Amino acid sequence: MAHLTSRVEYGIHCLLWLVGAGEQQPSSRDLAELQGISPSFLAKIFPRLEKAGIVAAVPGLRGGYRLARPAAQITVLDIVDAIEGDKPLFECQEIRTRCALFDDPPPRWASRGTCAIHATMQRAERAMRDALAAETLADLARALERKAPADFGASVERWLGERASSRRGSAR
Amino acid sequence: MAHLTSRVEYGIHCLLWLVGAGEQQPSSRDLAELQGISPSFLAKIFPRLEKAGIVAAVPGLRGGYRLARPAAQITVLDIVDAIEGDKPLFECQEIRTRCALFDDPPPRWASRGTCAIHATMQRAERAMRDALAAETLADLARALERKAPADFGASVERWLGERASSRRGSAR
DNA sequence: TCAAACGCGGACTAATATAGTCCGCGTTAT
DNA sequence: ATAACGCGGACTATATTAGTCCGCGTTTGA
Ligand code: FES
Ligand code: FES
Repeated sequence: MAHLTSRVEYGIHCLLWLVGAGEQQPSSRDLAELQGISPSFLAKIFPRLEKAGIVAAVPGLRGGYRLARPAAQITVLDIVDAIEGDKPLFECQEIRTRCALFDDPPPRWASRGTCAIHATMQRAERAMRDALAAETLADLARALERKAPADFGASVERWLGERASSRRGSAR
Repeated sequence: MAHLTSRVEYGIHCLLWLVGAGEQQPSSRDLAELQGISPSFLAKIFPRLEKAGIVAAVPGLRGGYRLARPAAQITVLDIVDAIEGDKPLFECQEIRTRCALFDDPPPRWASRGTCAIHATMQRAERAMRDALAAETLADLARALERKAPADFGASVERWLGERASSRRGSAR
């Protein structure tokens, strides 16, 4: 299990479909079936994106999700934080205070400030977060669009549209 | 549970004691009791550092560990990789190939190269690793030494020396 | 010579996190 | 009224982490 979990992969891929979805507001089930992933699992990811203000939810029949702001104003870090919460790269156990030579309580100098090791880990985490903050959803969408055939985006939009109208139809 | 686990914290703190241990070669049990952590657990960490060529092991009674090369030539990244193995920050599930619009097998363009999302995560991981590689054990040792009282290093060395000689004594 | 302490490795356990399912609630369009 | 929607909580299975325990072969001081 990695630090950036599959929830993040699912979440970002979904958001990329929303970038190209035009005026539609696909449901989380639509997005799950479009990508062949578990609808129930995806349904646990989207409320987090909504609470973080990345997507806006439309309740009720014909409801779904749309981006809450332009893709160029959503960084990858925003998404990761929304989905993963504030999960540190390293959790210091403060073992520096447990030296056998210390009395109880340990001397003040032993726990003053941040441990040098901990500080190094925090710098590494910051470097990682900076790299994630440097890229936006719009950047990713451009990169993916360059790869797909010219008519692919339109095909997906059509597929989503058909699903949206079939909601009424299947209700007979 | 964080990506950089407590094994790393234990390992690096131990190595820092080795930097200041002079000519001694403390055992993993010595180092565990010096820091109030589990001897059995620490005994599972050191073989990894040894196989990575960071420490050298001396077997037999009176055996123990010493640094295999100067502290200035051991980066924090070396230690993390030795202890954690090659654990990626992000594991791509290749969901891009599972689009419902694809036939089976999916078109070649869908899986060509690295997914843009995956590439972003790899850049973030690289930034993290670069930050860890920028700091050596010697840097950390200097930072810690500045904090402790002037005679603390000598006290620890004495404590380790007493333990080393009591090994024979306790055998009666 | 022989026991004690060492490093090493494997089997084991407990607690936690991830991935995923299932169900019920209130809302909304047909 | 009903069916699909978002939301939330309870639940399960599996993997990882943290930690224990035991046995093997080596070294060395009594
Ligand atoms: S005490 Fe936690 S990293 Fe040093
Ligand atoms: S397919 Fe794995 S990140 Fe895009």
